[in-house]
Amino acid sequence: MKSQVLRKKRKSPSQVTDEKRLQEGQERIATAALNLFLQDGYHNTSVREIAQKAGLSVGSVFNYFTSKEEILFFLLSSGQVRAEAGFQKQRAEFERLKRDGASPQDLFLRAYEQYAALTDELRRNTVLAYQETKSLTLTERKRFLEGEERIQHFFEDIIAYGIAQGAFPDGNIRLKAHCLLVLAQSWAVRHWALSSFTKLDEYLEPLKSIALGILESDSQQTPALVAAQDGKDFALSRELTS
Amino acid sequence: MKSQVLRKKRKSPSQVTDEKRLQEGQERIATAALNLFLQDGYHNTSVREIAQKAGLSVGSVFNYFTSKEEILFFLLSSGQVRAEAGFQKQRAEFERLKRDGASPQDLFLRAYEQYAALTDELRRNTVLAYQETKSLTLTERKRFLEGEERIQHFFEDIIAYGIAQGAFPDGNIRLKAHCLLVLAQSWAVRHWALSSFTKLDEYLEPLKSIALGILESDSQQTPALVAAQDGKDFALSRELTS
DNA sequence: GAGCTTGGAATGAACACTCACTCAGTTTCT
DNA sequence: AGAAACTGAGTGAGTGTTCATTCCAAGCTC
Repeated sequence: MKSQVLRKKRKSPSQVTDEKRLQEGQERIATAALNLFLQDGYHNTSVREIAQKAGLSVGSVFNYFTSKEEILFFLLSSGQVRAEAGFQKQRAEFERLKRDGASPQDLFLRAYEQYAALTDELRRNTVLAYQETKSLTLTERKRFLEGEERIQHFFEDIIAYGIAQGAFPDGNIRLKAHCLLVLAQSWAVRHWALSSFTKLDEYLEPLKSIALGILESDSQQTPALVAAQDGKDFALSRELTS
Repeated sequence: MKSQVLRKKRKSPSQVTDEKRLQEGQERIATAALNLFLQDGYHNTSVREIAQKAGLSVGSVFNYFTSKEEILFFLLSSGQVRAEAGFQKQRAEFERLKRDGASPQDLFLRAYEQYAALTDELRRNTVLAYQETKSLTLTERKRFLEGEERIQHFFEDIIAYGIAQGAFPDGNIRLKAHCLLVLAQSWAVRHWALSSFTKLDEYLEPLKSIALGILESDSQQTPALVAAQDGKDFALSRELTS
């Protein structure tokens, strides 16, 4: 097991100081790394390759990032940063819409579409996140998952509001938010299975009604509603839940 | 990039010959490796650790596998073999149930529960597959995805049957099957977000009604069903779908 | 403008280390 | 005894990271 060294505090031997240049360089290195990480995986990609692809020398890479791992974290969290920024903007907007009496469904759809669009735009980052989260150190992984949790919380709040307004049945807020997130992210993660949908909208349009169906589904009612036409089926149902 | 050495043809310097002993040894090493791979990741796990955990020396490991990568193959493919087998069994069973007039909902729930149970049982393999597919060769990766496609087809057939029976509205078969699979797999893949559900049943029970809701959702009807109490909301809805 | 100074940025050889894999020798089994 | 199986120090390729050195453009003096 690799010893979990505590990260050095950016000794800065020759760190890039110009903020604009730093950001541009990080972006350039990160996009080069994203391609390679997706192609060969994080561990099979060397810093030398990243440097070459970005048109830099090995040493320069470490003027922009303190470690290879920081590049990965940069890629993973950049999606979250974008998402949270968008949510923050929406949050203020929602207060206004609520006062104007917008329906919870509309509120949700607005948020969901925005999130889906973001997932589409950062599709590659999302895939990378699913694959390489464990390549992060414990603390960084924790930080990343906390970001995911915050995003989920955003949707939980919307659901809770809808319940309070009587638009959705009560219960299972956490589960429903989870399902909604997973279905949105699956556009990126399981994109190979959705080849028949060439554009996000084709996927999103029917997904929206499915999503609303999830929000309006009442899982309090027993799922045994389904069956039992005769003894055979009933036996089957019992077998199912054993 | 690590040089893609062409694999040596099992030089067999001291290979284990006894078939039974070989299989047992492989099983023992593989399970030890699975634990470590999931805990620390494939690349952060050394063969030394695997050997130690399996109660062998480093050299002995290479009497049972020709390479570390072969251990990974072994783990991923064994999961698929299990899945495919359980699957085949269900297919035959369904023909019988259809003849006995079981409701499409019951058919689906039966398949879904079994699939969820399998996902739960092979959770560790599934997660490993999601994470380490990149460490496989192209052909093996392809084979894995083909297996996934076959599973999705299985559910598409069930949905089509339900539609034919008039139990579900027509349309979006592929999308719905995709959603159902994703939600089931998320139990394994996004398990960290479901910590409040300690056991599969707690997750599966409410999920079943959600799943039925998906099957019965009709996405042909415009998602504008939602809103429009007044002009303001209508404007919002239009903005949403633009 | 020519020459000099300055310091941020780029460089890549060198370092310290890890790892998968080998093989000559030892132990265990029959 | 002889085959089968196990052993673990050794090997060499490959790694992330460092840092003494080089580069270069802008600023300064004359």
